[in-house]
Amino acid sequence: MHNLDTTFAALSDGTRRAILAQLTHGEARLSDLAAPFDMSQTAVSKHVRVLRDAGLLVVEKRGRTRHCRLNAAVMKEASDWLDNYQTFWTRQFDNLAQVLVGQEE
Amino acid sequence: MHNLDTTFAALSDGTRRAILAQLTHGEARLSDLAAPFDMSQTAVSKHVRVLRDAGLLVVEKRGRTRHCRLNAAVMKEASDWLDNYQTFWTRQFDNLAQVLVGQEE
DNA sequence: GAATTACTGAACCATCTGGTTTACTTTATA
DNA sequence: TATAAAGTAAACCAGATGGTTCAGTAATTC
Repeated sequence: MHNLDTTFAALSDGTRRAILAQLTHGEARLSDLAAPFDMSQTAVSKHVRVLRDAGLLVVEKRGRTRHCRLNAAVMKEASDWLDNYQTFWTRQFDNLAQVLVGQEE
Repeated sequence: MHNLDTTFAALSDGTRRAILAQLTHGEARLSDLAAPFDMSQTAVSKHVRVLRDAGLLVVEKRGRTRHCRLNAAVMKEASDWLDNYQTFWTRQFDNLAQVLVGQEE
């Protein structure tokens, strides 16, 4: 799966976003990724699987450890989708500004 | 709720993204929003509620109809979060380019 | 070769999700 | 005033999600 559904769903969990944030500092073993969280390593392993299925990270087996690294390319599709709405949220700020000006009169 | 969890979760459904896309053409009644979909109006109503709870649209009661309009401002937070990774997906393309160049030699 | 480490798989559980149908409220129209 | 239209609420269902524990596998170290 590599569609927007799975990308956004994968990003909708704070633990998973924290994992991705951690990976911006470089690749990490699964046990390293699990350390900061107050949950079992199995749970983190499942989160990593969700991220991997979404294509957001890549897992490489190396000896008995699994090394994860970020694959941010998939995020671009999500970002591109959101970009279509950029004019709308900036326009909304414009409207807000007009409302605020109107209140001053 | 107005956090990234709920924003991304709301965006992780194709029906809901289609509803938001429809609203870029202007406000719409709930029955108009429901028309294109092969599901009950109740189901669409629930989707609209999810989007409203996420702050992605605003519902205004007007007579016996509900008029929905886009509130794209919430998307900006999601977009900002993704922007933090922009360097990583562009860098990844750079790496890919290097790999491709390497293969040519 | 035995013990330890790093992880996965399987079973289980509670809760959430996305859909349904039926019943209801509210507003507009004939 | 009766009827139709627009929408929500409630109950229900199947399947997904996010967590657990326990057992197993594979690689490393003692």
